Amino acid sequence: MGILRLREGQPCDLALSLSCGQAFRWEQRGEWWEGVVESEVWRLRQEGDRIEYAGPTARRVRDYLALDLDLPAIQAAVDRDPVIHAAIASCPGLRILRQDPWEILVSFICATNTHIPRIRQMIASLSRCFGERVPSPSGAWYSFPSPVALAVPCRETLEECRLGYRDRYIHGTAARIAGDPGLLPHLMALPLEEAREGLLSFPGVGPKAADCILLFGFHRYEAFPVDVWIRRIMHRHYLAPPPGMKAASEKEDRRIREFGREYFGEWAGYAQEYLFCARGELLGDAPGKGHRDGKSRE
DNA sequence: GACCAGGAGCCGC
DNA sequence: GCGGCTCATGGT
Repeated sequence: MGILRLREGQPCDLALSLSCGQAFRWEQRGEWWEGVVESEVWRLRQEGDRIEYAGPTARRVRDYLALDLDLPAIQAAVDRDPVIHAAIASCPGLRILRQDPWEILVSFICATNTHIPRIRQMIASLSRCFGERVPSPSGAWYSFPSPVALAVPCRETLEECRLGYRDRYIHGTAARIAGDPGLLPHLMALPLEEAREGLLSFPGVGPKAADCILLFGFHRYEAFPVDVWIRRIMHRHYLAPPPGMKAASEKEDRRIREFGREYFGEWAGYAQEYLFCARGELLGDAPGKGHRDGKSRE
């Protein structure tokens, strides 16, 4: 339990950062945010430049929120045009969290072809079924399950988590890491493209998931994940889809990713995250939470 | 009740 | 290597 103060000129929007779709285990209860980080229940709340915490140490909170990074400098580095400028302006305190690679790997295998609320459900369900109970004054929490716990002998036992076709991918990936615990740390130490290739070798991990894992789990900020929203935003504001080419294809997504990295530079992942979080307004929807695309073409 | 979602694997050409 | 199809599921 304690309070830390944000340094002058170093903003952090706790609620936005925890809820924008990079982490899936945080729940808002009153003015507190509660979640499990590395088998510990954390409670956080923010009031202006004060962040109150219960559970972790101040050092852990600062690391998780990446408060050591100079956010205004990062924003300045990617602020190259009016579009990204508006995106930054609409979520100025957004920070990319430093999360556990294993949890992120599983989370973004779950994230294929579904909505963010469903990802949250799947992760909660996996934790409840296969994690360990963590005592907390505010009710039952469960740790995120280990690779060994998810490499259960028969994957049919995963079915109760309602992962759909993803259960065999989770099972296969968990079995591989359970059998080689040094694999993720090894991949993290590799150059970006080699780490990416390594991630692509896991079942259920394709180009988009690999980039999300690099960005959110490996803390590689030049990764530029391309999902349906980023594809639409980039097509509308940055590079028109080539005539005759299908707007949604792996080849086209690769073109977008390479453009994004080149254009935004070493902090391209941050730029991607601002664009993603501002997707509603960038795609011309009513400002706020709605993300309906209103039949807009990609 | 369609349509869509922070896609990926597989198969045929 | 590229295009098309299929894959469970639930939110909107």
